[in-house]
Amino acid sequence: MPLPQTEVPGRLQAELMSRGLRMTRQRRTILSVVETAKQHLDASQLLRRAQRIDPKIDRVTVYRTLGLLKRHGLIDELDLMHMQGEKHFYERRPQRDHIHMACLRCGKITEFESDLFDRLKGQIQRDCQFHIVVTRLEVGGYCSTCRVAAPA
Amino acid sequence: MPLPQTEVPGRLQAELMSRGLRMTRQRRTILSVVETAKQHLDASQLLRRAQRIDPKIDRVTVYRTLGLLKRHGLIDELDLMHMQGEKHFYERRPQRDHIHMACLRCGKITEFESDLFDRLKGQIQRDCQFHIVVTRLEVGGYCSTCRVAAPA
DNA sequence: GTTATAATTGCAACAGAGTTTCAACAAGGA
DNA sequence: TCCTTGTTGAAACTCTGTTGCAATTATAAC
Repeated sequence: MPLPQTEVPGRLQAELMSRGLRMTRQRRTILSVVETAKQHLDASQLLRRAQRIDPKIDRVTVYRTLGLLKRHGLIDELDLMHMQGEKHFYERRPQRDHIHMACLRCGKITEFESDLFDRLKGQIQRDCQFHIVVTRLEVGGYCSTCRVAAPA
Repeated sequence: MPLPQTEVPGRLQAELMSRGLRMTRQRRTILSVVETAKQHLDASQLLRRAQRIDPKIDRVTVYRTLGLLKRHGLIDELDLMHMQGEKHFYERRPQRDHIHMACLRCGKITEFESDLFDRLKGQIQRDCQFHIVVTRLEVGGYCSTCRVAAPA
């Protein structure tokens, strides 16, 4: 086992265990990859990184673990405006929801928190009598760097 | 030709023609399906409806035409929280952006316009110096009907 | 520690959305 | 009407994600 993952369980692992779920070697590996990721990763990137730790991990296990984390609301699934095929990207669910902005030219993803967004969600719950479980606000356009250099 | 589509060109068709694009029989058919749709349709539903008018239309042409409409900003692509597989749904781009709420229980899609949403977009453009081309705000949760009958 | 059992894994095969290639075709202008 | 160039259809392909099932293993009970 290249990395001693039993030392620091990590929040995701602790969350799953507190929910009475079995903690397998494969899950620990995948959770650690998700937790230490510094960018949004898709399933195949996640698989590759997990396989660096445990080469025998299968794609299916990655998909199943991602499904588990999604169902438990511990990660969010992003489309990032489908700029690179139909991949889905994943990130740990943050305390406060944020907006993802995707630059259609350079591909950079920027995150943005906003009171207005929080208020908008409140309005939706009130005015539509809709109980919000998950939100996804994605914006495509041109970032400050790319908008100067003629976009289209 | 079951439907005389040359009579009322329709806004999408007029838009594409004004941009100097070739108007083929197939495109006219697909555009008419998109324009007359009363709900969000995915590519295969779109294909089926187009084939009712012109049985020889191919999937590939549907995908290519949707791509064309997307690139020209005439339709929006929705994920509707991926509740039914990985399909994408399409709708004519409206004057004013709206939010899509998807009930995780009954699957109903509700649309909602909001000043707060418009203001939020303004804030993003200003504070992030980001030139918005397209936005997608999707919300998953429980609609007023389903939230009474215990959700999870 | 050993055992029982129920969940999880890996593999293979599958399913579905969307893309590519290329020869045949047709829209729209001269 | 002809010509050019963009568009179409068909087949094969890619990629993401899923399913069925036998082998494995985490956990709890002993």
